[in-house]
Amino acid sequence: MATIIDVAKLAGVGIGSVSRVINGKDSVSDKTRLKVNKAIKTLNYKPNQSARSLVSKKFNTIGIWGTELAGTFNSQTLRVIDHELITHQKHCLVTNGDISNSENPNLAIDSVNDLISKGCDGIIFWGTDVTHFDIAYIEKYFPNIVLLNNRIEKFDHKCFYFNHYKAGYIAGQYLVDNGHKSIACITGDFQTEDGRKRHEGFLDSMKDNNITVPSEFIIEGDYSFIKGQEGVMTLLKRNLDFTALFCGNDQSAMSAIATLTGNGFNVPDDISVFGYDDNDIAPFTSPPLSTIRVPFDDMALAAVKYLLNTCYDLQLSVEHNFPVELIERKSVRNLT
Amino acid sequence: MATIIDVAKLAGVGIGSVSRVINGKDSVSDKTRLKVNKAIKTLNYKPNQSARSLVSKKFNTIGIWGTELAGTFNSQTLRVIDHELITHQKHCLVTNGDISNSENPNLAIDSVNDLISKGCDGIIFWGTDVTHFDIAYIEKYFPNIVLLNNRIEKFDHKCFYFNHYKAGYIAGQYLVDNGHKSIACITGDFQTEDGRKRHEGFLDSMKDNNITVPSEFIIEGDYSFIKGQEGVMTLLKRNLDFTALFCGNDQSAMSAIATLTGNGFNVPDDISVFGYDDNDIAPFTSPPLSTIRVPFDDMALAAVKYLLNTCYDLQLSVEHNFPVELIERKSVRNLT
DNA sequence: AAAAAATTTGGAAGCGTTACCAATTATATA
DNA sequence: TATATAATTGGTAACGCTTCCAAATTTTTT
Repeated sequence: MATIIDVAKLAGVGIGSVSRVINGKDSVSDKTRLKVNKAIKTLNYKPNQSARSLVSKKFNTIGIWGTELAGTFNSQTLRVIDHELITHQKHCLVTNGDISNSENPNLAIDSVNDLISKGCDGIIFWGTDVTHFDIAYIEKYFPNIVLLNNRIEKFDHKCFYFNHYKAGYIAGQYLVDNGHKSIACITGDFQTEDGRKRHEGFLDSMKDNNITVPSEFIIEGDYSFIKGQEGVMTLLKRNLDFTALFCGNDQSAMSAIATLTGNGFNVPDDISVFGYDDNDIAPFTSPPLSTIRVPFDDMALAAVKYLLNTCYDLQLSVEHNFPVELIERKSVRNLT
Repeated sequence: MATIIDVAKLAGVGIGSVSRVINGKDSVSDKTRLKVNKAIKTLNYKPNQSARSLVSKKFNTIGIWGTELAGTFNSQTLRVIDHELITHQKHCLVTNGDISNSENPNLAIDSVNDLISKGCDGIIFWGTDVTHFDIAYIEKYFPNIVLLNNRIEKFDHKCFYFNHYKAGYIAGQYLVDNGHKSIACITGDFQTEDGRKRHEGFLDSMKDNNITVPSEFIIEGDYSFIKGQEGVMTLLKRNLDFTALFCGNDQSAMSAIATLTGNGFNVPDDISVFGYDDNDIAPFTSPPLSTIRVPFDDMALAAVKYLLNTCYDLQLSVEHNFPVELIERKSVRNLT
């Protein structure tokens, strides 16, 4: 690999001039610039980023930490993030931060430290797998962080999240408005905060409408296809009388619909189904799924932009408000 | 940030000793190791990776280049890759290599060069968005590459791909074996090589069974949900008489099933549907989808391992053979 | 044409690490 | 105990770059 010295020699100039041409901020005469650029091309010279980072203390890289990479949206979201980074000539270092497969309680922090020392100017913490405690600890020595789909009061301005409570409430209210009084749930994952929040919101909407939801109507899910299927089978076996089913996400809603249909129930005539997320898949279930739109991409974009601003002194405009939107399709029957 | 010098001072040893402790390969006395480790902890010292890379010329990072990040499997596959990398203390630098949004014909190569100069020891090229020509060009000066789900004869050993032709053939033969003679298609994306290959294989199986597939039975798709829906609507409007539908992937199969069902057709009693990929979603369509399993994860794992071996002189065992497997569920009716 | 000011230039210092070598210390052998 | 051998140690050079400063060159002003 050619170095800056090779370029300088070939161009017949000093290394300072080459550096100036590369970085294009100090003044260089046209004559020199031409010579240098020619030499760069001839040698196929690429500046060594390690050397650059060593002296500039900038890595031009943003780390993404999150165990949620396995979800459905996430590759799309990752694409959004990467695209924004590329636009600003930055890179994207990814890690799942496997916090699961070990008894080491510091694994989360360790893997973050790993990411930092590998060379990130900032980190996006994606999802709620990292504890508030850990974040507070990390933030002290590495403040360039942003939380995506997670909320920690203390760092509210660094958090880009969706009001899952409100969304859950709106979903419940919508079902009630359509005349449903007996509603079952296959919830999201209660291990995750947003899973709990949307369920809380839903329950509060029921309460405010004087509807009680017996505990046997509630199946704790985990956002998977399989739980949608299993959940429906369990509900069916319990022989309960419900007219609507609220699912913790669109995937479980999709398999719930398929399972209901497969068991002779018509959706929405016999049972209405309501989803959550507004996945790719939502318009293509049969019937098309009514759901809550969660603007993951918008949130991700805002999070990256915020981080770019803080890491590289940019002035990108950053959205901080992500409204709840209900998408009405055909999976909920109006009983009134 | 503390440096190795700070650690050496605090521990009262030379920087050489600190380096030896960190890297743990040369011999250090227990006494020294203890002192150094204590100092490291006290100062919360993390070795600067840029400095390390600068001298060692290793980055401990593998780049992933591919515009396929938006697909369905891909986040799961990415997770597999990342997990294997973490196991070997390596990192994962991702880029979509946005080759689309510009008139610059060298954008692909540019973005790869970017990845290289940012500091990758090797690169995984994911998908077929990069041309054979570009690969040959890149391989010359950066040989540590691997192709995932792509095949270039010249670099066959560096390619980890699936026999889509054979899989397409087997799918077609399976439908014929079940008594189907009139088969429609919503193909994969003909822009992608694997999309073309699986269709070729399918057509050849028809030919070998003396079945002709009229061109109006074939809808060119693009792996999307929407094309599954649109494709079925088009076929229905054409009023064709087909007993089975072969879809280019499970997503389009899923929405095809939903659309057929929504239009009063029973799957598989009226029309059988066969998918491709064996997605998460496949077992949860209604009826569960019969399909071809594409072992993306196995392929990805093998590709990473191969790259780890070449980049870091490891001896991981690498699979190179990925058999075609037909997954029989309930979406194909036996007409015989 | 000379002096002053502005522009451009070359190259040394320093970033934090590893690799190496010579020097020191500890251990084994005679 | 003296010597040979092995283990451990400290510190310098080198990695390739940017930043800086003083020197050289060009341009402007007088």
